[in-house]
Amino acid sequence: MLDSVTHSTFLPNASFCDPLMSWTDLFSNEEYYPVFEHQTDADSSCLKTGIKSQDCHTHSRTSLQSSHLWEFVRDLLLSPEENCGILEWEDREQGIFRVVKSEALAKMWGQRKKNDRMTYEKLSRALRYYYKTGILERVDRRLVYKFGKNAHGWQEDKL
DNA sequence: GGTCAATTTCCTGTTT
DNA sequence: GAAACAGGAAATTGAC
Repeated sequence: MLDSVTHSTFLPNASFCDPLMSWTDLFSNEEYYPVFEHQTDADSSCLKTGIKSQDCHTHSRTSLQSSHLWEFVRDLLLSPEENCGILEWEDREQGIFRVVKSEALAKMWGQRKKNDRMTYEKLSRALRYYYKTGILERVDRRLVYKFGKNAHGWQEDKL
């Protein structure tokens, strides 16, 4: 079932969605971050993903390696090529997004944290804690979340 | 070693 | 009935 995480059904982009490479491998593999090693390359990478260089640098080598869950989610949303359809914007301007593949997201986060016992239930509990801190806001729809006033770096015009 | 923040884990109950 | 949500409580983990 969770094969979808590592197999081609939702991994259309071969470069980031290699079915033979786990997400842990992917995230720890230097070859997948060469563009972040140098500023110019970082800039060109950021242009490709619509991320301005300054913010991109704050995310240098943190794209999908962010220490915090909400940053991980944000970076996933900002990187369609790594996203593989797990998350999608519902309303980009308002920061509303939807979890399309909850199990895949949990698996991805679990591999990121080297925790193969991660589930969407646990991940969503962590997301709910963000309501208290204003990083996320409640949306009364299933699998839909919204970035709050204390979340940063997700807005297109403020990147 | 202590403290703290950020989860993680487990749980019960509710809603869709 | 399954999946997801809500939130309390305690445990764990990593950074400082």
